[in-house]
Amino acid sequence: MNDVFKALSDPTRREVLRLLKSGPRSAGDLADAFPVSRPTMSAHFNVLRGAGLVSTEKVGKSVIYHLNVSVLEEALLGFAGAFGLGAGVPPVSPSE
Amino acid sequence: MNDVFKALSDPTRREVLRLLKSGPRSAGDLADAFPVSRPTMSAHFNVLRGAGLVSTEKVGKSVIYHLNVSVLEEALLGFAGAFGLGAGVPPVSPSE
DNA sequence: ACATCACTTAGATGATTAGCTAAATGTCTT
DNA sequence: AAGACATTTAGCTAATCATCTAAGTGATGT
Repeated sequence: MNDVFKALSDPTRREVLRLLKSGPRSAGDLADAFPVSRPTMSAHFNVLRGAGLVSTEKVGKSVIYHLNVSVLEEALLGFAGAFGLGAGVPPVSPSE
Repeated sequence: MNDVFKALSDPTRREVLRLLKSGPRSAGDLADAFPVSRPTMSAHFNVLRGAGLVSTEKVGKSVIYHLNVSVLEEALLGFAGAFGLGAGVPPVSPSE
């Protein structure tokens, strides 16, 4: 879960996730949306994959990236839930 | 908002927030809960304050840290909401 | 006034990170 | 087999980061 927050700490990576929200995309397609080199984007993809936030599928010459919403949900809402935020499992009630 | 995610990327800082959830605490009191030096903790506090996640109040010799839940909520649920997670404002419906 | 306590700032160090170019890998097409 | 294409790996650099010790600041108590 630390890996997830580490991955989310970079704006480029958060934006990649947002792009992936609308559906799977190839590495090159994703890379075109950012003003950095492809190798740099590849490194970002590695971080996202390491955190389990995306999965890959090889199709011909391309590598297709898929968003793993469940991992994002578990980390984000899990943490938020500990603060009584969102729809997470309610923590210890304040009066206890 | 980038500052918030940057702040959340460190486990020590996330734990500080969790400790603060039960109520305000002094810097030293918080520092005692971690195996690092006070100056290091002070640096972590600075990051949290810079992100707006905590506020300080000086009481005598002590500095009391307060959690700013609203900032955490806005960043966390705002981002999660963009993915249709949690109780955030629903994004574009999937069928559109 | 002086010592003490609580905390922060200064300054240094080693590790990690995001970025680059160049080269390697793997897949398709001809 | 050769070339083109998509992506990753290798190797480098500059910047940022977490950590430390030592010194500074500011409030309290004697």
